[in-house]
Amino acid sequence: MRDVAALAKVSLKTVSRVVNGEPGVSPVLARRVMAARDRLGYRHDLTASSLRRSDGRSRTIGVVLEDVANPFASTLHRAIEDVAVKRRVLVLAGSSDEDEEREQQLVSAFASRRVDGLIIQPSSHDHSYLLAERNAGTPVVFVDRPPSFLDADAVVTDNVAGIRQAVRHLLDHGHRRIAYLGDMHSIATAAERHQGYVEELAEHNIAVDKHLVRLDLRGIEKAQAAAGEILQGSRPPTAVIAGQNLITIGAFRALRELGLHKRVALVGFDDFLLADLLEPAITVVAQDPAAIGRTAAGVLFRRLDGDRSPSQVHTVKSRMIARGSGEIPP
Amino acid sequence: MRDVAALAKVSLKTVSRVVNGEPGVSPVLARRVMAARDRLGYRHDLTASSLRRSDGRSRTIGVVLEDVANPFASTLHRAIEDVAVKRRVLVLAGSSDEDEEREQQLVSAFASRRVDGLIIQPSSHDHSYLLAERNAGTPVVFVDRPPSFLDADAVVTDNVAGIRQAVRHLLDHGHRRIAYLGDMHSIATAAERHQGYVEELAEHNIAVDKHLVRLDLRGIEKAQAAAGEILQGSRPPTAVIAGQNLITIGAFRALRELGLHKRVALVGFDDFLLADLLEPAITVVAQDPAAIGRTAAGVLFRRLDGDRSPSQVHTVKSRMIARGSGEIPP
DNA sequence: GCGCCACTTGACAACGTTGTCAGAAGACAA
DNA sequence: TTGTCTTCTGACAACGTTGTCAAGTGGCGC
Repeated sequence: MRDVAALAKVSLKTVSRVVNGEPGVSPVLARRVMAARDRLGYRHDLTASSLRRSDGRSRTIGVVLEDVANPFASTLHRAIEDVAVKRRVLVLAGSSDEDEEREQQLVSAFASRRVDGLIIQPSSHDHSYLLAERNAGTPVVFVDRPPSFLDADAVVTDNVAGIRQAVRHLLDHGHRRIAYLGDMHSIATAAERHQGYVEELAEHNIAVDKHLVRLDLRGIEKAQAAAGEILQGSRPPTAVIAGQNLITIGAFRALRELGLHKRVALVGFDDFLLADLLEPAITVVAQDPAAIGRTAAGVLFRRLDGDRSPSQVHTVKSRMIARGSGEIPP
Repeated sequence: MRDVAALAKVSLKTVSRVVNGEPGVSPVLARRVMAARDRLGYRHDLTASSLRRSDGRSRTIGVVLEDVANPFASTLHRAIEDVAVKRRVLVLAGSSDEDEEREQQLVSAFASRRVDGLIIQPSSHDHSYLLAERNAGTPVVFVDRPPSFLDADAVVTDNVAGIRQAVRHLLDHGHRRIAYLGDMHSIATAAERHQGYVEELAEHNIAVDKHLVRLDLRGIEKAQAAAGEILQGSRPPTAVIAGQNLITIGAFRALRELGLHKRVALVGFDDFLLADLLEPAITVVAQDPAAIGRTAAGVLFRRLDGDRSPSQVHTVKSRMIARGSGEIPP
């Protein structure tokens, strides 16, 4: 910047004004500055700028995801990015791998870089460690799962309603023995989904058969094994509900393995690529990660614009997509 | 920091020393400083630090991907992140959407934030605009596709060898009429893959039948339409090679639609989730995006560590995975 | 000629940090 | 005692910017 000023024979401040497009610079000088800038290949330093500026904004937000390579998370990421670019804000992303410590390390690394805001798909169960950020004026928005021990905005799927819809769908098709395969019960969303299953059955006066419920399944293999056991049990189900993406795939694998994929109904929670190309195509309750991401980013930027209203949990609707596997009769 | 210094009754510099774990601070003062830091909730400002530090490192790298939500790109992203976290470096990621202008804007936004290095999955055809960054000492590594008009490191899949392997596989199974569906020919990798097809056929003295080749296909629908036309042509192929992910899915959809999925062989380039669950399971030439990302990040950090050796193109091997669709006889 | 105003321009300090260097304090040997 | 050496500590300037404010210039009306 000094060099540009020297070459254009103006003061530093004038270069600053031109670079920032501030008014009140005569066209002659502005042109001289721009020529000098181009000749020297000068690049404005946003970090120094934000250090000095009164608002202190870094034009960067931090996003903590379970895994940036996971389809749900990366769709979230993309939706957030799309909202951010419009405001010339960049996204720092990191993967927590469902690990509390890693989540905190990421938040801390983001905070050191003075991000303007945080969007977190939480893994931990106590978010009070974020109080420091909130007190420092950094808005925090939770996605996919709500915060605990912290008052903050959140954007989540209507898990209970989604699963209840799936249960009702199967009941409507005549099923009474409906199995449920769920993710780690320690994850809030997984617990909610399981609750939806219990609630809807209760409403129809159907007792939950313990042998048809398996929780704490992590990953395709475990789900496949659990589904296999249930299907080969003494009183097997006529339909299966899978509480998560990978569990659906595991359940489908088990059904295929036993040659039951065209005789036992399957409804999965959370859509996945190619679900429509399997045989039968898989009926799912689809979440809308793009909408979640968009909403979360919207909330975050509204907070950055000064919105001080009480924090709120925004719910994004899930949608049932009937493709075949869920319409198999008992 | 001033407040911490005041509370601990030491100078700013001593706080700095403690915060950075520098030696030469008496245990008594160090403890006082740490207590004051914790009491005041002080957070070190890495941006101010890197502004002042002699190396000027921001401990942040920029990654330009085609789309952070695309499975290939997000796997790259994750692999890069895994290498970066070990060095306490964060990743700024952005999506170019295969748009040259967007790519340049992202690079410019990264440069303004003074990233230490760049990893780019390029869309543009002239990377000379990156000369400024390179001259500023910012290392640049290209992934998936090599740079043009710029001397820089690159990490790519062995596209030609991969497709040749696929062609040979089909020839070995007795096919002679092999169709080829390719992506935008303007993309360097797509051109290479097509070249592999032509080369391998030539080596076996088989003339390329123009009617069996379709290029410039973008997305599932276009591929599906093109595959449909070829399969319904007067002299249809007995096997199809798809030069990319979505094209494979499109081709599979067309085969299914025409009831040919168990009679016409299909080999795709680039693996995808659930390819093994389709009927028939899809034979693919799998790329290794995680290896590409790891390698690229490795090269970048070596450059940051001072490696001044001539830039190099690193090739990551692709691997054929026979699953059924590619082993259908003519 | 004078006063007033609008418009440009630049000097200076400051943002939060660290590199440099010099000074203070204590240990030890002669 | 003195000198020398080591260890610890802090004053100060600087990193690349921008907010504040004062000063310079020229136009206009009286």
